Amino acid sequence: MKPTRQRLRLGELLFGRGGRHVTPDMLYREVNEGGEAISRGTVYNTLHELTRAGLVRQIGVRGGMTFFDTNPSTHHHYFIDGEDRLLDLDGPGLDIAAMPELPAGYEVARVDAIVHLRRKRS
Amino acid sequence: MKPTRQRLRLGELLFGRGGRHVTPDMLYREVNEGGEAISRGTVYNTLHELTRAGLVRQIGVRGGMTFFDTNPSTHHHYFIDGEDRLLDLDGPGLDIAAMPELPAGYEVARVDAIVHLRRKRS
DNA sequence: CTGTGTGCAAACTCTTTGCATAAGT
DNA sequence: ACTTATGCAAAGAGTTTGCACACAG
Repeated sequence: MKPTRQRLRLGELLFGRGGRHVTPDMLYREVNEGGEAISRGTVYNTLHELTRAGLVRQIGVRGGMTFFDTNPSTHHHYFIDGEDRLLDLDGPGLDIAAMPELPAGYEVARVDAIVHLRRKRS
Repeated sequence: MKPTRQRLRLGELLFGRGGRHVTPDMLYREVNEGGEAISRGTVYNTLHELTRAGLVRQIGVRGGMTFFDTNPSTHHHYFIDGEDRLLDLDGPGLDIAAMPELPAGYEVARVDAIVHLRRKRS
């Protein structure tokens, strides 16, 4: 994987300042505000390559939105319905006990949990 | 919500024979095999209306696939990576303990957990 | 006749792919 | 040169929306 101009720029945005949760579109807009022109296709391809390399994690949210999380370690998320924001839910607190009867011949690859939040009605 | 021909047909496919997990596209193909022609748009609109009515539940899977589950009660899912199949994970076994520090002003709307499975390497 | 609700075609957005170009050996 | 990898334009899916039509009151 070669360190091209496009990848350096995207890497900078993704990893330059702590953990982030971006959609491909957010990243595309952001990169093109800085004057550098990078096509949507390249943004997608790069995100998928980073995913394959294990540097980034893809998260599916109800409704078909796709986020990429720059923190690939095991943790879960909050999602704020209506604001389209994804937050890390770290620390303990969300415990997932062992699974019951897995279908035969299969093993667990990963557990993704998303806690949907809504603004409290007051 | 009027019981039109289109809705009756879709309802029959969705609820006629136990719980199902369908993508809009699956449902569209299925309905059009039976000779009845229903447009994609109508399939989407109907699924969203059923979701709003609480009869069906939308589930987001990593990678942007969207499933609709005809069982709207609280339960979680297995997803088989590479086969694009979504299965109910019912019974006890997956326990989610109380959340830590929710962001202030928000409350939990729902918890969606997806256990990703892969075929065991033998 | 009027108002409300429906289904679909067309528009739009999101994502993937094929290919011309570039970089490395 | 030849091979492998890259970025992007264009194609392809997937999803939403605006509007003509239908039905009920």
